[in-house]
Amino acid sequence: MNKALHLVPPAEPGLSRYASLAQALRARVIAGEWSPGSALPAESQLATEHSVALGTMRRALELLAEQGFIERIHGKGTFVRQGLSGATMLRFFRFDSGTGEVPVSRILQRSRVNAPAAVSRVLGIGTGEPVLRLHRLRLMGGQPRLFEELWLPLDLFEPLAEDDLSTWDDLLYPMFARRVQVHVHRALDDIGFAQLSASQARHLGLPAGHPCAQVQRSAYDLTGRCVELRITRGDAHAFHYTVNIT
Amino acid sequence: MNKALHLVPPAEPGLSRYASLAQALRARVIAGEWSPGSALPAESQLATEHSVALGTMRRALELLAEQGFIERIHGKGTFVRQGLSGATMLRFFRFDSGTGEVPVSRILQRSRVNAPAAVSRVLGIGTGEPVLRLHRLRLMGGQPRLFEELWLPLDLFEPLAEDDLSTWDDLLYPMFARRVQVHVHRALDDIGFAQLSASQARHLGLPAGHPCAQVQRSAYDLTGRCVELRITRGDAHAFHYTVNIT
DNA sequence: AAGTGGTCTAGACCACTCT
DNA sequence: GAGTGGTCTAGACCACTTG
Repeated sequence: MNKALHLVPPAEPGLSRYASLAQALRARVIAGEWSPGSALPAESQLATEHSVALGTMRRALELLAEQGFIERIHGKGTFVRQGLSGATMLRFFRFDSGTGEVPVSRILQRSRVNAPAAVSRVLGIGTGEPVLRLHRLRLMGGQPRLFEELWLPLDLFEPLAEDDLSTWDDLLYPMFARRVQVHVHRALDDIGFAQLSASQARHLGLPAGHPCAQVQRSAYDLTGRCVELRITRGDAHAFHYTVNIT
Repeated sequence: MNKALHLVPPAEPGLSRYASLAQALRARVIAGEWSPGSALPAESQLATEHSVALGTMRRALELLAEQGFIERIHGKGTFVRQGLSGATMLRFFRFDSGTGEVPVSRILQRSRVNAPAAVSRVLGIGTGEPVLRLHRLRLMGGQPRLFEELWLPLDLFEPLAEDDLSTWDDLLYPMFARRVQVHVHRALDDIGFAQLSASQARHLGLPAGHPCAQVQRSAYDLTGRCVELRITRGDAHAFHYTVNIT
């Protein structure tokens, strides 16, 4: 690849040099020039490639690191960030059963459906486009605790539509990365309050109409595409969350 | 004041020079050498005072800015941060009535009491120490929406214990800063769901036992002292909050 | 020992704010 | 125009990781 391609950074008007450098590098990452988990060239090499001072390239890389695109490890290198790790729904709930324990997952239902309007709007696909719909129960200490509905755009998740469910992992995101190369990079969790429908309540062993906390998550990959819509419900009395205000 | 006092930064073992500089500056801020809202010396002056390169001092100041201790304004200077601005409880609730509107406040009760154990533990004072307890109703569009209980350590808030309540502002934090020089710098909001007691429900015009969202806030000043404990309750169905996960 | 990112320096120049 | 923080450079040296 021609190293002289990336020159004279301030292409963008009104942007500092390091900011447009960061933008250029982000584009190279999104284009897949380096895949998640792999290393970028050393900062010194990137600096000469883009013919800027080392310090300027460092600022650009620091910016990308702040934004969660890359990860810098002293002595090892600079890496394209892997998918989210700490995205567990347990951040929102506190159950008596053992702490830190990963909830066991049981897929109750898997089907191809045409996306309802609300779902397709969030996923950014056409109404009626095919999606994979999952119903999933999560148990801790043998007790059913969370009930989840997921919608996944079928064009990305086709290989997971028909395979053996017993091979599925309790944690979905690492499996998504391994099986269909979908890396969840960012997520928005919308928290609200509702009451359990009869069928939801049955799965959780609670009475219908029981108060529940409801988390609607939309998850995005590196390119900003929405790759998952998930609604998680659990007993409202087990909900807790701490917000740090500064 | 002797400018030669602040020398040879790496006092702390295992800390980088800019990190210990930041620590030293933080100490000077907490000690009240510069009060909230006022300007620090120019970075060039601070650099020579502490006999480090300009770039090193900049890193230290950037660190303090990230942590919310100071605020840097291009062309104007570096300032000790004023109290929190966007700490409104409305971030947690969505009512039909006008958006952006500041809720009207009505103090229902004000009394000096001896802190119960749970309160004194959060406030970091001795059990039974005197505190100011407030009950406060917040209305939007004429409708009562939020019911709050507050506990304030009396040693800081004495002037607010007996004055004319009609002079109170709808927003407490700016008033705290103006009247008793208490600047809220940081807060922790603990969110949960519960049910309204009979008296809480009466104030909100809801039936007893109605589900409510409950926010327990502990607020801290620059020195890290807890200066307020507040519990806010509102209709659970009006609760919503969005968490960004990266 | 070689290669990586992290710290620190010294100095030039730019962009913004106020008077 | 004077004073502030923001950008950029060029180069030395340090600290961590791996073979």
